[in-house]
Amino acid sequence: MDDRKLDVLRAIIEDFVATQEPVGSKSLAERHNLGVSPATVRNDMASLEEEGYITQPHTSAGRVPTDLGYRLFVDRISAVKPLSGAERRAIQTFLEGAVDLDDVVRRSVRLLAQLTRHVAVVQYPSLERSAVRHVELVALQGSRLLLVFITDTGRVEQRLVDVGTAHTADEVGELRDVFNAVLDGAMLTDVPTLLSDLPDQVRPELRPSLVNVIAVALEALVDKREERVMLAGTANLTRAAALDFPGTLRPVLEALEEQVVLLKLLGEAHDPSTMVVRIGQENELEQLHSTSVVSIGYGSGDTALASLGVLGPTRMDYPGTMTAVRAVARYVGRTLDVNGPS
Amino acid sequence: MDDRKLDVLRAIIEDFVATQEPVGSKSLAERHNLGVSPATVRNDMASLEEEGYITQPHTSAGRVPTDLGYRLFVDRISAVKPLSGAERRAIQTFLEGAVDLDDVVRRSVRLLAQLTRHVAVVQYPSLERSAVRHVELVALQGSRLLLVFITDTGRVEQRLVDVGTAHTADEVGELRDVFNAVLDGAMLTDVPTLLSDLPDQVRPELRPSLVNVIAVALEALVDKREERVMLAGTANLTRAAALDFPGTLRPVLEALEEQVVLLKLLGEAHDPSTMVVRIGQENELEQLHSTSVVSIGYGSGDTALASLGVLGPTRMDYPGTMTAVRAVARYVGRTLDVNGPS
DNA sequence: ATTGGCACTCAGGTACTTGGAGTGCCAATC
DNA sequence: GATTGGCACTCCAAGTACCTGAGTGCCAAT
Repeated sequence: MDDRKLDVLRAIIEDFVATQEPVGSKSLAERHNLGVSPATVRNDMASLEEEGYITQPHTSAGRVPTDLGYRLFVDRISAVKPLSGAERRAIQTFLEGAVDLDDVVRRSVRLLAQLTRHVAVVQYPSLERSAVRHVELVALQGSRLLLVFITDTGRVEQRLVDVGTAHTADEVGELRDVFNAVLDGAMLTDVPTLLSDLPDQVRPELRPSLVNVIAVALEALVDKREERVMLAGTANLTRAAALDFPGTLRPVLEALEEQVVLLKLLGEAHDPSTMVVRIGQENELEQLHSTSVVSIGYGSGDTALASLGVLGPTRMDYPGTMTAVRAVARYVGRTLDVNGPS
Repeated sequence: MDDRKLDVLRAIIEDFVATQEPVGSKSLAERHNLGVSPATVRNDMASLEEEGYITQPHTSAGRVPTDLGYRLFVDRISAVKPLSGAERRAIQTFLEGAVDLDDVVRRSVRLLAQLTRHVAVVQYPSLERSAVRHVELVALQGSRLLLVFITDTGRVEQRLVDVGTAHTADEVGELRDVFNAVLDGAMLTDVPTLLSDLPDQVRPELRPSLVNVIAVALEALVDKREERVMLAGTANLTRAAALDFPGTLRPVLEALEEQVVLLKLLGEAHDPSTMVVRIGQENELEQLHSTSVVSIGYGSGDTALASLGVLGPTRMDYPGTMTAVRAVARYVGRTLDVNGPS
């Protein structure tokens, strides 16, 4: 592929992203000093169009990048945009103030929305990749117990269990100790296996209750495979809604209301070094065919705990968005490392 | 105020809510059998307009209700719409499946959004009105402790504390017991007072750590006066956006992103028997001048734990919305009663 | 108090015109 | 062979003009 043709494509994308208007050969040749005449640019454009990278909304209009054009741009043309020192510091100080996991997630998602001016999505650290820090069992009224899991990433999951018979505080303590002895430090994925032998280890009188608790614990863990996510910046969708979202942004908003969709958007928590960019039609959901998603994993060290990313119109500033997403992911990972309970 | 004039106002509101179009005297006289001629209706309309209950978008257009008109409608005219048995059952079964507090809130907010087709907002049971069910103190690595509050409404709040020195499990247990002895069953509002004398009750060696923990506990409680809310159904705003939201729905979406705003929307948790309807300009925030808010408190028994409600265009079906909100609040209260840990 | 009649208003639709940005193609040039 | 200027062509968008019809206010009659 001709070098200049790539330059032309880049120029088209840059201009289109900035102005939101189809860009013509003349203004293009003027604004970017390509050193060639509009006619030459026209030739290149015709060629680019034939190859499917750009298109015309109608005859005698300028060109607009296609999804394929953006793809090429992201893969081969765009330069990485460095973060300004001020931004860097802003990120850091903003995240530093977090007091607990919820707060970290809340702050990150807002930060990301603000930096990119798109919709931000942050997944809570995955339970699957977390280890048990502590299991708590609290006696409530009557025969009810409250089971609390605390993970090394700071997540807390609780469940009610009605065990049928009331227990003394000592008995509950006994159960708690059994749980902790077996589970402390274990990966959550291993919990089911570890729990299976548990009933043998307590006095027969306690076994029925223990079995109940175990059942609920397992159910809770399976349930919560459904991971949690947090969203911010939906208002950003309206920034240029009419132009970017042909019909309306209704379908997009609807999609964003579904946790499941959000999780799919972020995809599997990929390792923090590779960024995933899904452009327009590349998204599975039809409702999101006019949006792009930029996502990346985050975590302490190099294993991903979960993912975060943003969603915006296909016509977005990819280099800028990508650096912002990468930077936030890195800082979140670091924050969890320092701040997390482990 | 003339009886027929009220009838006319009701008719105008009903028609306008249904069609979204200014309603004229002729179609009005036809569709609702008022028993009078269009001319008479016109006279009434002129009078209603003079009094500020309706207005014309422009000369020679039909009439549109003003905020004041809706207000009168809500206060004096509208009949309570009963819930269908099917709806009733749907609500019940939908809420019954909830496994924990988060789940109850999530389900309620979705349900409310679905029933009313507006944006739903549900506040978590207020900490201020909750009592301490249990306090947990868990030793983590090094000198760190994890402080967990469990309330009788099922909320769990956790905080990290670095106490400076490492403690043995026994020592941590001792601290935990002290906390529970004093706080168990106490209202959260009383906690600060109760904690003030605490340091005297433990061995001198533990006092510095205890002071640290207390400081964090207090801070957390003050912090979390900032209550939590959950949102759903923003996509509903787009239903008739162009007509209902003159500029765009941007400002509305922005407002909804602010927790503080949401909390203000719901207002103080008012008792479950009175519903608050704030129409258009009656809302404090200018960004919400073209929306109405319908909210009510919910709780087990007759004290309100928190509030829930919906936000929609001023042009909404008030009677329907109000019954839905009231019904959901009632069922949520009941669900928490049965399902809650207390 | 209610009604029919009547002149008046004005938003929204349709039809037509025009200007200009942009294109494709071709012949001339380097 | 790539690049360029010239030129005819296309077509959207904006502007103008016009018309229609729903709706009004007012007045005189019932």
